[in-house]
Amino acid sequence: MAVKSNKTAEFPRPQVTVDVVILTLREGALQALLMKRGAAPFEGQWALPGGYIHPQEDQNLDAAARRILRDKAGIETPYLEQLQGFGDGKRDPRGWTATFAYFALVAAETLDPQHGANAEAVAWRNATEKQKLAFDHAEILATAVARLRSKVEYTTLPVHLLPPKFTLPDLQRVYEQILGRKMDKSAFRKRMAEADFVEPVPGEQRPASNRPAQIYRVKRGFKTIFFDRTI
Amino acid sequence: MAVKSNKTAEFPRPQVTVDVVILTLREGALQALLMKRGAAPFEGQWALPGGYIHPQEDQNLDAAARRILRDKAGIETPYLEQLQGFGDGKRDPRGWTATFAYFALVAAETLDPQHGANAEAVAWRNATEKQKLAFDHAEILATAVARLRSKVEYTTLPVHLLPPKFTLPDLQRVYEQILGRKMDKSAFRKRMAEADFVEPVPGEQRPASNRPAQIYRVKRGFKTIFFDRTI
DNA sequence: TTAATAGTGTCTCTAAGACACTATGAA
DNA sequence: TTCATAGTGTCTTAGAGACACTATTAA
Repeated sequence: MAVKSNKTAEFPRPQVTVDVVILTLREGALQALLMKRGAAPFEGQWALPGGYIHPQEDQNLDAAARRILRDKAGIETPYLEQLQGFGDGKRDPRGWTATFAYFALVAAETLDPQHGANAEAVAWRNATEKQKLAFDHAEILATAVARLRSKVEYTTLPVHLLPPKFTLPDLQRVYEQILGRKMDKSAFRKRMAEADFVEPVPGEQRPASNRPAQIYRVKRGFKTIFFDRTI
Repeated sequence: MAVKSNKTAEFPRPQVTVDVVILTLREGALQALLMKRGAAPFEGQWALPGGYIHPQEDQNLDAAARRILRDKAGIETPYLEQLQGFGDGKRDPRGWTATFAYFALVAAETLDPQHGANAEAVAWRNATEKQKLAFDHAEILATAVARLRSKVEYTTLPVHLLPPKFTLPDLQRVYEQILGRKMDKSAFRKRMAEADFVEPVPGEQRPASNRPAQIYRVKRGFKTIFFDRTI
């Protein structure tokens, strides 16, 4: 907040938007939901779902992000966290703009991008390989992937990429796919048990042509758990 | 970025600002630089230094934060990182506003708040006790302190609260003051040695009425180091 | 009985914490 | 010589990783 509020009022104020990186695990890869732009600038190019803040409708920034998630992708209650602000004079050819970028995690099984507003212009695209996107959205996407990878190392975030019921081998596979390396089963299960954020669903198992796996769910009141790091 | 760019143009766009939490360690406590507001709203109340983005002057958000740091507090090269965005319809009585909040760490010894623009309206205040500030600045300040505390647990951030030359006992005291607990000297020094981000200044020691301490400085090319945390 | 994956137990090794020890300068 | 703090060495213990083992189902 400026102490003197109108000193610079003669200059155009930057436009500000909210953009959301929606990540999921599909076909064994991390994918992001992108939309094809229908208007200039960057008409026809792929971009992150986003939009302006609606002051009469959005209570706060988080609410604006949730509205965008709902309107553009038909997603109601994903994991959502603020990623980072991006702003400069070059990202939009129309002038200085800024955006509050969010990132959301959803289970591929629980959603259908076709339910969004303009269905044909929505697609899942691989999130980890470099690609050209409108504005600075490639950079925002890369930042989101980096943030996820970093947090996966020491949090329970990956459960949000699974449906409500899952097995421990499922969960381990999610960690392994995001981090791109194998993990020891025994050590993994010890840490999950210690973190104490999932519980077996009594009597439910996943049948298979081998030993069936116990089905788990996230405990009630669960919040993301951070594992120990020491200074 | 909205696909349709002018659909909501009839509604007032939120004003957006950049605010900076400047933290230092003075008198054994974590303190924040605050400014007394000279105009409505919240005239006469204390607030974080901040201001509007100057599109012709600021290359990007970080540059805007650095300009505010320079103009309001006379600080040139502190540690600076983006904290979080805050925005809603209630924080400013004039309507929906949003801010990109930053936090900066500076060594108390290397700066004098009197060098800022309006000196008499600038003061260091304890950052950890609750206080009433203009807008939602108390919440922003609390968020910055929480972020610092959390990062201190597993990074080398605290060096930025010391002058360029310091001793290892100095550094340990910074960690202890922020975290509010004693640390084991031997373990602390082992970790600092392992992180390998400081080096002794050859031949320089801090004289005292006891064994003098070796003086250290941060290594060239140093970037914040994260200690291990495992999933 | 076999194949395949779920799930557990055990051993080793590293690293953190506790704590005792030595080092060094001023008074 | 004493005091105070700097700086190092050693022991114990907890936890991570490696890896071998057992369990359970369908075919």
